[in-house]
Amino acid sequence: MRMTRLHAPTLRETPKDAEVVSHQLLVRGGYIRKLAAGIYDFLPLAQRVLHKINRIVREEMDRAGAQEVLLPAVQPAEIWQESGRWAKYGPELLRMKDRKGGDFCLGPTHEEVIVDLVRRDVRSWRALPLNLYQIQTKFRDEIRPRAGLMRGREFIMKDAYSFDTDEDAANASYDAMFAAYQRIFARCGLDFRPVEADTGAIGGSRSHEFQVLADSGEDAIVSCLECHYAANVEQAELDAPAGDAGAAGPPLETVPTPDKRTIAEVSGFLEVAADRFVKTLIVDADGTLHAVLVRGDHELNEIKLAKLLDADTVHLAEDAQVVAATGAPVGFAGPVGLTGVESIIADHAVRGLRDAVVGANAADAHHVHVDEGRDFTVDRFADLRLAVDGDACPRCGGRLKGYRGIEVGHVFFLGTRYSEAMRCNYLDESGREKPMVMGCYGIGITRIMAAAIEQNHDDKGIVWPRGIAPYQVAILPLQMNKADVVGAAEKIYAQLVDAGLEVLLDDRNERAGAKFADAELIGTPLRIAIGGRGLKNGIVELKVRGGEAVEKIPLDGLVDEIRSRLQ
RNA sequence: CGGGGUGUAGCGCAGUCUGGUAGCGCACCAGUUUUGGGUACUGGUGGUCGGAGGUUCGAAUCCUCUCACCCCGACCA
Repeated sequence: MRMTRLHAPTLRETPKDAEVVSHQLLVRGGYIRKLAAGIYDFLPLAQRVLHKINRIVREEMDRAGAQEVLLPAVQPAEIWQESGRWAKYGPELLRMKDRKGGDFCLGPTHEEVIVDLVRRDVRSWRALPLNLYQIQTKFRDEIRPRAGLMRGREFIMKDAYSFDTDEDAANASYDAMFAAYQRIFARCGLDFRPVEADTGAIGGSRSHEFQVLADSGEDAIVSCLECHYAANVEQAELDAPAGDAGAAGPPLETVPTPDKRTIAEVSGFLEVAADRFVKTLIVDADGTLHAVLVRGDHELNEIKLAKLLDADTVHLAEDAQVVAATGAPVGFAGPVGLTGVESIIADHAVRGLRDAVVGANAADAHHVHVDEGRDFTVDRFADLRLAVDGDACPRCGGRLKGYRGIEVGHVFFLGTRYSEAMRCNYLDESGREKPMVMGCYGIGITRIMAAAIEQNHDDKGIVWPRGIAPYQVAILPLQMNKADVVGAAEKIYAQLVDAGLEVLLDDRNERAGAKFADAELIGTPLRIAIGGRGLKNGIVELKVRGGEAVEKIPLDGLVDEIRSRLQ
């Protein structure tokens, strides 16, 4: 492709609405433009990258035995009502009516559609296992889209659904997808981790996320330094610490803490470390208030709490509810003498805590020298907090290290949740009707593009992994007024194109600096610079994007050299 | 939805406080120049100042309403 023909409007300045580096570089490099919040145009360079990613995904999915289909983006409400999710999904599901007043939605995911498809035509155990996938635009009306392609409202996703006769077979399907995902993300040039994950709204019992390690990632994960265990902090199980309560502390006292509400404020004011605090959170679980205690330096994991209470929704209580339950303004709640809640639940780390600091259930006051068991009692202890750097590994006892991650893929073992709700049954060998056992598997295609940039860039621009770069080589004739330079560039361009390579020829009448800058911004893996000086000696200059060295390469055998560099 | 912020040319911004009929840089077009790290100069195209209503002789500027977008939080691929 010639740069004079390529529609890739590059910008010198960073658009002010782009915060994360992938968003900035995609806009500056002429890859994407924004149409509305979380909704983007994909320009030719981006489309090429997406094609590359899609091709890798298709190859690996096909190889794993899955078959590609294409399902409708517009879906009738009936199937969502059947699965129960029309009521449950909430405002993230973009709903609409057709001219006759019928309810429809834009698909945020396709369990309902695929189950409807399979249940109609698959009746026999002989047809299983079956794994169908598609690459398609999804729509989720996010509360807050952000970070460019990282969290869009409209995005491209590969979703796959497996159907099996029983749990063992379904687990084999899950394992096959898990292995395919490892190959896919590796081929995309990503540094990633599969981590154990919560099953969330989709439901099910077994789940892994594939997290690309990046400081800008939205997800927090922990990974064991000793063994292979890795998990989302929401999921990571934390064992109860050995219960050595120790000797009783001094008697309880009440101290004034004027206008000091947060742990950090009170900790600084009383000069007591945060891990000697008990944080008392008043939570609303399906309309019932509970007090939840976690150590001052820990954070409540609402997912674990919701599971413990078997609640559909768990959230921090409104200010007025807190005042009614504790008799004090927000910031001064504590477990001592607390009666305004259904129960007091505590994280394991609160068990046996001595000489602690808690809110006094009165404005501007805290209790100090508080002992759990002596000064307050807990109705039940459980694992309720988010894992943090330094926690013990639940598998081997080693130390967990914290990372930030971008979730590019997620695999779920669904079981029979959808197949039972929607009567997706088959006849087994003895003629009995049974629900199919399902799994579902997603990959954020557009998110991979952003994640790859988050992980591979420098101050000049994108440094594409080889496997997904829009073009493999950029040719820069540095002096457009010199016929020999232009001629050599054209000749090399023709040779490389003939050799089947993806080449960008910068035939614009720009000065060398502008060409270097744009080539680095766009991020092609290889760059060939052609100048009059080198040509006299029969050489051109080769630079690997992301590397330091500029190599002088003879014109003779250049094509073979380039080809070998791209291996 | 709560908190904070921004809307003036494709991009980045000034002008708003103190009303007088819109400007700068980049990009784009024409020409000259330059040609190994965003060359220089000249000329030029392009704007219902987010929208509606109001105040006023006169509104980008003041008032009211509204919309969009960004960031933080609660939600999720």
